[in-house]
Amino acid sequence: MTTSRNRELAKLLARIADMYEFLGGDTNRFRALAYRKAAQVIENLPEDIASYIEKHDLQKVHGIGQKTIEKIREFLKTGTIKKYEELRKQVPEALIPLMDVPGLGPKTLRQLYEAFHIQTEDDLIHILKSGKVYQLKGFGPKKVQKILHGLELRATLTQRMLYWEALTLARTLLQTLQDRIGTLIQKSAYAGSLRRGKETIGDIDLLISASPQHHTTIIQAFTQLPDVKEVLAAGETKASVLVGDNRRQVDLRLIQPHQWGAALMYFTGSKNHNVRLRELARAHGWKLNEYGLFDEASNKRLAGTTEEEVFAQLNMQWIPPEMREDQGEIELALNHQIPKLVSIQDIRGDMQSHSTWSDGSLSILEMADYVLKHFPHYEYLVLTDHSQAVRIAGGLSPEQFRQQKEEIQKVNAELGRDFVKAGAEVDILPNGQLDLPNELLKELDFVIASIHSHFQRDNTDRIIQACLNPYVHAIGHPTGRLLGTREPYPLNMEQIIEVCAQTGTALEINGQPDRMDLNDQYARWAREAGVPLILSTDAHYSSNFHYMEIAVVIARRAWCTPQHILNTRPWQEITLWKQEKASKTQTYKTKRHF
DNA sequence: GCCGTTTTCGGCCCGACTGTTTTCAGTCG
Repeated sequence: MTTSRNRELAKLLARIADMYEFLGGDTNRFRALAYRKAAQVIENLPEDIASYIEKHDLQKVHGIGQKTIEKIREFLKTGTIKKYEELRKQVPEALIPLMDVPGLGPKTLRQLYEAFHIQTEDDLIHILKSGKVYQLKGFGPKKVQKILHGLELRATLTQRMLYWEALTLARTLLQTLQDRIGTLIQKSAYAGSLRRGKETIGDIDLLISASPQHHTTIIQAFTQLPDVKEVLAAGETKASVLVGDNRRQVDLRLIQPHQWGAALMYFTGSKNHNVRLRELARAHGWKLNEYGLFDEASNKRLAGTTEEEVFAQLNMQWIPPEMREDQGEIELALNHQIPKLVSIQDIRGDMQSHSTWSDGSLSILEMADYVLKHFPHYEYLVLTDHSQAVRIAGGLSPEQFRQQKEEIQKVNAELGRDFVKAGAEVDILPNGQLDLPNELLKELDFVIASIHSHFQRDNTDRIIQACLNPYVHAIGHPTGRLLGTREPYPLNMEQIIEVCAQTGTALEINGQPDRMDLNDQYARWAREAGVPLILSTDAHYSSNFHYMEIAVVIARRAWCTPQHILNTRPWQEITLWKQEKASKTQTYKTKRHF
């Protein structure tokens, strides 16, 4: 992936920040802040860092200055940064990762280093257990225990959750609280990176508004929830617990009803987005915190009850949480140009699903019944069983696809409407050929082409060949990644998006929790290039149809409106679109002499 | 190190919790 270099650079800059923080002092503290901000910005850039340097696009980016640009140049040329190498000589390197240990920060680490010359994690544990640390100012038994415990926790705490795991956990916890003490709760919500829809979530932030007299009771109820394994902190307005066998961290923050909007904004972030908002507030002589927007001089409260109110006071439109990443949304909101993002209500049908004909668990009728019951506004369901090459999934031969079409017609007759569409997820073979003949493909209602083998090699050409088929309507799970288990196969996504735009081929946003493929960044590129997107669940079980929520969140993070998404259209329009796609592909092939 | 609708110098977002203190420093988000 093109962004791996961005990650490497971001890591290096973050390390520099760590080292400056360790060295301490006011100047270094702010240097550390600056480096950390630059690292975050670079990690979230949609394109490879080198292309920004070439185009001189970095000057405009908030948080990156001239000095950092020079250091990036140096990194691109030599693979490292001199400043980093210098700092490494002043700071014992093994100590730096220890700053991630909960309860252990740069100041404490520095204190221990100066007093006992510790060099490694083992030195640290030894000193903490020896009792010598109590000579130092600020060290008592509880603090020592806390750090030792933090060292144990570190391994499990660094694991991140998939979006879907976090979402279901957050909803369960909120529902349980609602059931137990609902009468005390005025409003509740999840905030943080979960509300922004990031693909992995570090910890879950919950927010509850209630009258202050109930706060203690609510904190108690929260720390006593059934799955709570450990209480990390519990005060009057906030508490932090570890939940479930995976010991996921969940933070709860209690606020008063009139603070709801300001608090929700504050805890939704992102951090960089919030900092920008507070800077805007300051420019007006105001102060923005989790309690509201205030006039600095008079302390008069200007807004805070709802998010809309706070944004309005700042002369901005309300910004959807999925956009709050400081990637241009603040400027859009100031100019009142925030797009109306796609929502699940705009979706007229699921574009990829599997039945018992291949590797799904439900019959076609069962699928249709479930979907119509839970998504009554859907107008169609595209059935896309695997093709023969995918043996392990029981892929169908052309003959079997024809038989399946007959069953679909029976089911539709029973439903009294043309609800189920006969599609296929046709395998793209290693040589780029498709696993089904064109005679069959052109009879089908919708054709998704996907790769299910040879993940190691560069698959750009394979996908491009599939796009050149007039009867292929979309590319399924385009990068093939499985979060936490499989890297995306090597691809030139820029080139693929270009060919998709030229041939009119759509790209899928697959909503399976461990796929989320395309991801938000690629989906954004596709949208910008005018490539249509389809949102689908790739359902193999009835519960999977709800993954549409995931696909929608990715599309929203890519700033997509309904018009960017093919399956927000009625089927009749999709039929017309398919004809367009076929002729566009023919034109492109003629032009390029394929 | 970054940044500018008070600034090219002098600020830099803000508050809760904990453990140690007896008014505060460090950590965290």
